[in-house]
Amino acid sequence: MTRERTSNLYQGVPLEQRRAARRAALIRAAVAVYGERGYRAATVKSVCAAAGLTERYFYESFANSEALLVASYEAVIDAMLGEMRAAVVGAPAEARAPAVLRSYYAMLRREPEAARVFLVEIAGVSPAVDRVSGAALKAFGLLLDAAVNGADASPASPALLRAGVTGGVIHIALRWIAGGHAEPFDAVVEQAVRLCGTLKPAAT
Amino acid sequence: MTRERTSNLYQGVPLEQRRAARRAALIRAAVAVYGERGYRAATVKSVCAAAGLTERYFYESFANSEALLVASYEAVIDAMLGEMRAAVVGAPAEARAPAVLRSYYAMLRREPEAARVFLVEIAGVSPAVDRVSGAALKAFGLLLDAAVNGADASPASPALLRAGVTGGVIHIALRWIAGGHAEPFDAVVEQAVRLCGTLKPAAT
DNA sequence: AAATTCTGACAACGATCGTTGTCAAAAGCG
DNA sequence: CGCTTTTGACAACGATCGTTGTCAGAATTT
Repeated sequence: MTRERTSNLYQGVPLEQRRAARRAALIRAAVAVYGERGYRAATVKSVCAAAGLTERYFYESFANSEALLVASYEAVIDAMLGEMRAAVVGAPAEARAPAVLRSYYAMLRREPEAARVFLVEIAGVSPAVDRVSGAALKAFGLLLDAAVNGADASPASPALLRAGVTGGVIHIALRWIAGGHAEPFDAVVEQAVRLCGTLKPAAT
Repeated sequence: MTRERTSNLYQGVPLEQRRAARRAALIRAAVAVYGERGYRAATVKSVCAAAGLTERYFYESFANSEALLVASYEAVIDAMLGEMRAAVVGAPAEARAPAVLRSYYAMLRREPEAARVFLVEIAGVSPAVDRVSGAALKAFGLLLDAAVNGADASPASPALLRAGVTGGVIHIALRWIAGGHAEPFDAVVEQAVRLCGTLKPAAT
């Protein structure tokens, strides 16, 4: 009988927590590296280096390179959707559309590189990523619809139109960013609000 | 003195024409391979094989792999813009927006895989490609504006809004394709027309 | 017919990268 | 203190791919 270890502690921290911390560090590093060098130029080694960890811990938390991309994407999108939902509930009913869009473009302005990566480079990378980003787009569209039409009869607009408006809002952001944020913030929001007006039920 | 060749003919075809034919074959093959396997999975060798040529002729016509992508993209976009412009001039002034959109979605339905590649996978591949696709987006936006507002005072809509509507039209296509063309063609066009209505000058 | 060019198949090089494996030192536990 | 686990640095493997180079045979011209 050799002596067995009974606790998980290392430097006072249990195993599970250490793993979670490393995982979070890798995701944080991935977002940073993707933003700096672009997703395609980001390697597993470079992300590990940026996280101050080694490949060993990469494969402890992620099955492969793609899994990290998906996890990073979900982390970013969840944070963004959360902030936007907060903006919606924090605004009077008649000013909700501008409120969400303000919140959205403010976040993108805050971190333009990360925005570019997760709005553009993500697309078409792999079927798994496409699934996740498709779901995110859908959630974004529903949020916009709710902001414009109220959260009651939730999807008050046809799905295709919602997809169109959502894509439009994103493309406004992309052109804004591509132009180095030349246009004033309020003008960006204004055009996006106009676009989102299409979501109001047609006056048949 | 050794004997020198004075003509360029080979099998009755001059050199320049043979090279152009090979180049065209490579572009045609590239579009097909991109569509089948996706751009990222497409290798130089696979494109050459599909074209019935070898790497030797690849580097005769293109400096590198990226150059082929750009050339293919431009070929596809030029053809699409041409067809759409024809649709515009062939329609009565008040029905021009539906006419362009009809033409656009019809083309995408005709070749869904190629559409996916050049609408999605292209994005963020390289700065050079981004430049080209940015220009194509701009041209598409101007075409839509002209179809809605008439070709007189050309850009009757703000650039950001135009970018948004353009992106929206594309995203409608993407969702339509992702759903396997489930929605009827006319419904797709109808939603896109609604979206494009935003381009009409605001009734201030 | 002889010389030259064109063509196509394919090997080889070099670089990159994801993934796995090794190993020794540090840290914790009894 | 002995023993185990954890950690981190890094080598190595294997696969892929872009790009260049080789070479023999077919086509063409004089």
